[in-house]
Amino acid sequence: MKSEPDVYSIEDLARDGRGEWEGVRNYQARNFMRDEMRVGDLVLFYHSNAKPPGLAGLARVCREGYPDSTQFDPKSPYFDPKAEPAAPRWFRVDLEHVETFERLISLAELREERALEGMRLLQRGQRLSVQPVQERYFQHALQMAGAKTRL
DNA sequence: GCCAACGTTGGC
DNA sequence: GCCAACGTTGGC
Repeated sequence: MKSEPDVYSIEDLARDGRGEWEGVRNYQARNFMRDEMRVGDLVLFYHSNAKPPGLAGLARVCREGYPDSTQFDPKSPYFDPKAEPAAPRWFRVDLEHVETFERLISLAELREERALEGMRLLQRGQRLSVQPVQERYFQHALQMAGAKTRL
């Protein structure tokens, strides 16, 4: 999952312990949160629009997809006037902090890694903020980060 | 700030 | 349903 650290960083998640992944307004990303993600799933936390961008840490799904209340809040930047409470359009999951990597694994470094060839995150024009990671790529990323957590 | 690569909107 | 115009993402 991608987040701009100026908006919400891995350090913010570490401080909060857990957080609501609100504000996703892309249907494909929504579908992953609503239909695919399960409690206990590990999540690579990616800092986008950062200097440098890259993998910052690990989180875990602690609540499965449910309606994102910000879509109904006119004061929220994520307000969607077309969303109906009876048929919510946007969903979020809750995440809990697992670990912050000792160093950020930059996008440039990920791109240099032969073992990550084919990883969706690295594909051209790829900009989904929520996307699945194949197990072998996930394992390799954990290894690069010297993560304490194992899959 | 630039711009490629999408995704969405809305006229027809 | 098509597609041009517009908006967004996000690396560089």
